[in-house]
Parts: sequence; structure tokens; C-alpha cells
Amino acid sequence: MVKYSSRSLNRTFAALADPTRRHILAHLASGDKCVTHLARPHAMSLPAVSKHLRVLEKAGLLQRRRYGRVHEMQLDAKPLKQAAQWVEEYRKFWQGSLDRLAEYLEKENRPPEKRKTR
Amino acid sequence: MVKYSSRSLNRTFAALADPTRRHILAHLASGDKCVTHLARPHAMSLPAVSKHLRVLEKAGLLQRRRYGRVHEMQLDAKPLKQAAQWVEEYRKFWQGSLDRLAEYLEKENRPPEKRKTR
DNA sequence: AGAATATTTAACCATCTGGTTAAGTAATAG
DNA sequence: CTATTACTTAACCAGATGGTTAAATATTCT
Repeated sequence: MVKYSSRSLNRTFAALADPTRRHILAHLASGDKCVTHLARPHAMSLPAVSKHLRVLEKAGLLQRRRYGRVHEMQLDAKPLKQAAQWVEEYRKFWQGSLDRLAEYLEKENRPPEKRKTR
Repeated sequence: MVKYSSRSLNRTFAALADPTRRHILAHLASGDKCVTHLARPHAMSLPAVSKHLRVLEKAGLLQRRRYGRVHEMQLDAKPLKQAAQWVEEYRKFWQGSLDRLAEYLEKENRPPEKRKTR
């Protein structure tokens, strides 16, 4: 069993619970972006986006670097890894049927011969 | 790219953002439980737990069956699977960029062994 | 210096959240 | 029938959340 920081999981999951923030993260996955750029596709004011960014930042999901007046945001998925581990750890139990558990385990311990790209 | 139901992800992540609810889910992983049983380890009133259960139920993370006056809760991991996929999809971007970074660093000053776990 | 740009902070508002206590409903036990 | 048990609903409260507009700050452009 892995040990998780409750505080960190709270913040991470809460950050992911908002569609605007998930969209921002998705956007950031294709490269670093500044605030104005991130705000453009969203039908809301800049301060609203600014707040979302602060939430993501506090959750550790992105890092901010200032170049003059421009704030450049960079994705940091470390907290995501923690969250993914938490979900997977319990999902294995919950997946219900033994068949699906077996399928999961098979994916995990696949012999090295036919390596999938990814 | 996988398509996700935004509504469902909102509810799932929001449900997971509370430590009491995560604890309840973890508890339920070891078998179905009734409300009173689930409430016992938590320092809060029964109605409070009842509310948490409703949140989990609305998120589809558990199903309720009534046997007389007892409500028995059972885990349902379907929404978790969706959530896990979402997280993994984006986490891989990060992992990818980390690997690219590692590759770059390797050219610079070749580290002897595996990457540090951070 | 003055204007424009990038972004944050402040103040405000409505709604949601997580808890409480008190009362209500339904099933079981005596 | 009455009491107890299991659980929910209702009413309430404090604090968080997600949005707004207006003002402030800092940087760059002319």
C-alpha cells in the first residue's frame, strides 16, 4: 500500500473537478502558455482565469515563471501521478470481476517481447 | 484521444476531493457496508455521513440497496475508470516531456543509473 | 513621459459544501 | 402497541468556490 498525502490529494482532485481547469491543463499539455493565451478559448474574464490558474498552481499542477509582464505556465504532473496511483490502487479492487483484475494484471506484467510503443 | 463526459468527471473528481469520502471508498473496498458501519470511524454525525454517501452515489461511485431499514452500499468503479483514463492521458504527456528531459540530460552528463524517483 | 499590454488584487455576489441539531419515516424488537 | 434502531430530510450556519467589474501594478512600446 502506498501512502498518500491527504492534503495534496484534496487539492489535486478538487483542481481536476472543474472543466475549465481540466481544459487549461489539456491546453498546457501541448506546451507552455501565458495567461492571456490560456484565457482566450474560455468565455470568462481574465481574473476568473487567473483564479483558476492559482488553484492549479496551489495544487502543484503547474509552475509559473515570469518573463517581464508575461507569466508563462508550465504543466507539472507530479501531483497527477499521485492521484493516478490512488485511483488505480483502489480501482484494482473495485473493478469487480476477477476477469477484469486478471486483464489488468496481464497488462501490467506483460512479458517484454511484444513491447507496445507508448 | 478519448472522449469524456464532462459532467461525470466533474462529479467523480469532486467526490474524490474529500478525505472522508476517500476513506469511505477505501472502507468499502473490503466489502459492502451499511451506513452506520461506514459512519463509525468518522468523528461526525450520521446525517453528515449520509450526505457524503449521497455525493458518492450521485457520482456513481457506489450503489445503494435497501434491505428493510438497512441501506447496504456497494462500490462501483465505472466512473473511476473514466477518471483514471483522463488522468493517465495527460500524465503521459508529462512523463513524455520528463523522458525527453532525461534524454537531453543524459547527453550532457550521463548519469550512471536509473532516474531518481523524486 | 505617456500609452498600451499583461496580469493581479479588491470588493462584491450567488451558489455550493460540509458540518450541525431536530424532527420525520420506516422497519424491527419486546 | 410501544420502543428502539437505521436512516433521511429539513433548517440552519460558516466558509469555500466561481464568477463579475473596477482599480492597481508592472512592464514594454512609441
